[in-house]
Amino acid sequence: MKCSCEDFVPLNSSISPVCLRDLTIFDGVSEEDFERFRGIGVRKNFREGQTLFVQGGPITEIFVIKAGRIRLSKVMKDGTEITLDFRKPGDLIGEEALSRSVNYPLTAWAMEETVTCGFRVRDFNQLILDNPDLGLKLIGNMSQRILTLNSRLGSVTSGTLEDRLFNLLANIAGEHGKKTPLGYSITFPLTHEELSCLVGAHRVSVTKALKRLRDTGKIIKQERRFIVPSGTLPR
Amino acid sequence: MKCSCEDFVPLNSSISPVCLRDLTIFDGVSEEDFERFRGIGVRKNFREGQTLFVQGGPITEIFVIKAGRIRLSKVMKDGTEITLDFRKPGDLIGEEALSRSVNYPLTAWAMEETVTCGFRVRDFNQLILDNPDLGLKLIGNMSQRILTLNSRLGSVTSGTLEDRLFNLLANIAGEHGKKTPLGYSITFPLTHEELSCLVGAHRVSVTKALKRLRDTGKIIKQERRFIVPSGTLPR
DNA sequence: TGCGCATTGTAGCCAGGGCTACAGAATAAG
DNA sequence: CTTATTCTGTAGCCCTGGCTACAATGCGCA
Repeated sequence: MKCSCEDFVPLNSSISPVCLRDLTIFDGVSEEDFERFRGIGVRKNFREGQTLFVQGGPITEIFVIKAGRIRLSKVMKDGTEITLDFRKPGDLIGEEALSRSVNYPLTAWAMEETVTCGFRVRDFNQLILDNPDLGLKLIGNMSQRILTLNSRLGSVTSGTLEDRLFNLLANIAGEHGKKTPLGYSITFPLTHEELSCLVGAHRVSVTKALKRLRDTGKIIKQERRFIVPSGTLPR
Repeated sequence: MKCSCEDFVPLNSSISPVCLRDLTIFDGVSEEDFERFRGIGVRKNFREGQTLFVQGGPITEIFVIKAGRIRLSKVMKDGTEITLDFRKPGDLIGEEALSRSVNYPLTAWAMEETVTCGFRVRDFNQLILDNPDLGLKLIGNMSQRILTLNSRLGSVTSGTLEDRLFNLLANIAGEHGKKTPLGYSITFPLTHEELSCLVGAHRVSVTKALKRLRDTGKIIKQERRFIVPSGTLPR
């Protein structure tokens, strides 16, 4: 059966096309139901730096990422903007649409050329009503995310900055990295500024801790990308 | 229509009985489906200090809290045990059952006499398959929790310990507190030790910060319970 | 009613890391 | 290629909060 991926991602594109069909949340969904799903989804492209939606804006859509990379950020009460998380192909963006919220509580940025499948909230809901096992998949997916968040929450404040930073990078490398001869390489650049948000520390302190990590060989930096050597990965 | 709550919670009990029927996740579920739901749930009582399940144990059940209070804790790699969160009547416990996990990643403690409705994972899944809008409710509920976790994550490390501590207490008071003449009172005792985990700080530092909060009147302590005066609540 | 354990409170030392300031690299823009 | 801007690296000051140690209070239980 032909998939619509070729329509979505131009063949000469540098972004790796991911077929919706291959996303784990669609495992076991019947061909027929999948077709319906595709029918109501609207393909959208975003260039680097564009926003899928902005914090405070009215919630209208929920997205499935097909290709690219998304950064979630939030402006805190004190006015500073912090990076909360990154999302990759196969992840859902804008789940908040499914709770009672009426405004997006954060902003979603395309970090690179990104292709998504957007659904109007009502359509998405209807889809799940018609397709309970899809809902079940989603629930599993979300409880996984809750798990991750919980353990991140547990580790943000324990241990030294150096350790936290290393763990963060190792986690990102695990989720967003690709294997290279040297180790797992994070496919997008991360500024010290961003790392400082994620790890809850000052930018300068991050620079220092990072230097130590590089000196001890636990982290490698090459062409603005971080590499976590397989040997240094915990456990 | 008569509800089974009276059967679950003895009338002379000090714990406030919550009818399953009243839980938000059951809004809009038909009487008939609700009956089926009740049919497959198994009521369980826990005394203070008992565990619903322990970290590392095989996942068998998922719980809906009817009455009481649950503390979630986790043993970190370095061996220290930290408190992650508290749950109240109406919340789900053991959602991890719904992801791919096979072992509970944390331990759930009854902080007081607690009544739950337990479901075997398979039954719960089947229930959702038969009852898509229940699944939708759950998805909403979980995305709400993801939101909360995200914003907690954002604020754990920003601001002074004193601020973080106050915010934490205000949040707990909002979620688990009951209104009193003095303000919102947290219905269960919290040791400085526990607070220190939640806020990511040293026990002694918490004691000091707490003293300052009391001196400035932002927090009141009475009979081992914290009270957040309505006047000092943020926003 | 007295013993023992858990929780809370105080003190003091000192290091991690917050903060400012500036200089050099590296990218982007023109 | 030049200029502007953003990112990275270093230095130094100083304060928050980590850590140890011990005292005081409170609570449960025999």
